[in-house]
Amino acid sequence: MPQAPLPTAKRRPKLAELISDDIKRWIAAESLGEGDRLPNEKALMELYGSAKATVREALKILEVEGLITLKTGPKGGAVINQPGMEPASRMLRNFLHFQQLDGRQVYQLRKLLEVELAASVVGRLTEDDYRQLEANMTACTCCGGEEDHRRQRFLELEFHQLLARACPNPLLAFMCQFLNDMLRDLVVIKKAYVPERKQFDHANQDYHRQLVEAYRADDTQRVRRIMAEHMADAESHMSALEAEMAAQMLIQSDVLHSHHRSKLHNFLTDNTAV
Amino acid sequence: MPQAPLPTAKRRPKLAELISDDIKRWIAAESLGEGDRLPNEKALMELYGSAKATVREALKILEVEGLITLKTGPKGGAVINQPGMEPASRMLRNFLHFQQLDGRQVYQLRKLLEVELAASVVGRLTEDDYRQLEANMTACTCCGGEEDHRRQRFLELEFHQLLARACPNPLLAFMCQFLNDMLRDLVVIKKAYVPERKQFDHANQDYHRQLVEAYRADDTQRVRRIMAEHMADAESHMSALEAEMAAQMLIQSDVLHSHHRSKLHNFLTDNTAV
DNA sequence: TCATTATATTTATACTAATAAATACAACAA
DNA sequence: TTGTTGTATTTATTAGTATAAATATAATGA
Repeated sequence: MPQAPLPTAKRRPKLAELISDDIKRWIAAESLGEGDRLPNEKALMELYGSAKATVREALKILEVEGLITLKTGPKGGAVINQPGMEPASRMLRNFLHFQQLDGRQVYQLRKLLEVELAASVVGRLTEDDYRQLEANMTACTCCGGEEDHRRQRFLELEFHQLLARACPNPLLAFMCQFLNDMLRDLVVIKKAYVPERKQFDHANQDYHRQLVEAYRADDTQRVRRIMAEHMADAESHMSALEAEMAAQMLIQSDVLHSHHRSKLHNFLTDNTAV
Repeated sequence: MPQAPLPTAKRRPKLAELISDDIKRWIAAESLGEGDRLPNEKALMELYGSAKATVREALKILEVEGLITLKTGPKGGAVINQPGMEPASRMLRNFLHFQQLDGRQVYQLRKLLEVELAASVVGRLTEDDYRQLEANMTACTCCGGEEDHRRQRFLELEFHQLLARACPNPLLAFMCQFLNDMLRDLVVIKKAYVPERKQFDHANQDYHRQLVEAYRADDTQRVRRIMAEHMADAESHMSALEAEMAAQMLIQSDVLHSHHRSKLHNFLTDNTAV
């Protein structure tokens, strides 16, 4: 048999990985968090008997994973940083970049999760939350202007992000925020300008208004029903960005620079003979 | 005002990050995948006019993100690797390690997602899938032995993983598999030995059997109903591992070595004067 | 001819050393 | 007190060298 090199083959773990795992184990064992500091690079070099570059690679791993941030100067160094969702979100996007994913599939989840999330925040909204929601809605109604449909869509998604932040279940909150982020970036890429856009915007605003009312009444059933309708309605307006997700998934926040062609690209296309 | 150093402050992006972003942009633009190779380190050094260590750090970022794998030897180098779920899963665990998360919250999602997933694979199971499901079930009934409750639990979760692999929605599949992985690792840590364990195992086996029947009949409604009952039942047996999730979230697969104390720990506790 | 072994080449991996950049903190001057 | 400047500390980056791993290819043996 050709002995297929299956990817699960346990390749020799690199030194830097061992070190980063060791540090992780330390963080877990001591249950450290937010602000606690690691020894500086020199100390780590001596401790692990490794060279600077190796220690740096280990720290780089932890930095990419969002567990530490590295700063220069006195009081700098590696400080433990309880990671936000960005690293997880980024990796999930990397993963999805290579899968085929369309709007229908996103809404298959959104229809379930946004409803559950909406219900889970009933009775948990502070006056400040209400203030922010109201502010968002007035901003929505205001900018019903000419070409600002994009901004409109941003605000509509921000409404849902506000709810997600109040969700007591961190996993549910993560998933909903991830879906919202994905939709937000899709709007940037393909400007979803459907003709009956105005009508859609108006419907969204109405749903949001009804939701806040239901929240104020602490009526979980009504919240569920309205959010379910809202999502079903939104899905029906998704036709614009049906396909072509997962295309620009890798470069997320880099919308401003996405017109830059990579050096690699320029290099490899100039020298036609590769 | 004290000018709080908010974490969103755009710190000067490090050179290595710029390079890795550039490479990402290249991958996205050329829509490369699986097996395509990057130039070797020396070429990248020249291209970006940077030192070896810097290029290495950039490659390290991409490696941690699962986008490339580095190999030595001829035909080695950096090859593009369409990432599986492991990196995303790992980051999500890092994130959750610092949140408080309990079994109830996990099942809040599982009750929704497993049902949706179960329904989504109706009519998509191949004969080979059925074979694997049957094999799993017989393995379950067989090892109802003495102390192998853990293995029993593993197999029960593996049943759900098999379904997830057949799911056409990659996002839904990811989320369910993530939840299963988390539950699996929890079993390893806290051996969930409840007294009426045997009864629970038997109930699970019965649900699985009924599910396969419903799948063979292509009866989506029945699949939904059975899976919903299955999840509700499983949740009611979750009391054993109520709390104490998110504790050992960082070191995932390292169960075998978790008794090792980190070098850092030994170092810092020996020298009492830190 | 075929399989096995040795060798050479390519490549990442790891180490050493030194300079540059950034920042906190203290010392100083107005 | 306030603002500036210097200095020490720490990472960031560069440069070069050496080692180890993996593979293709040539050499060897049956």
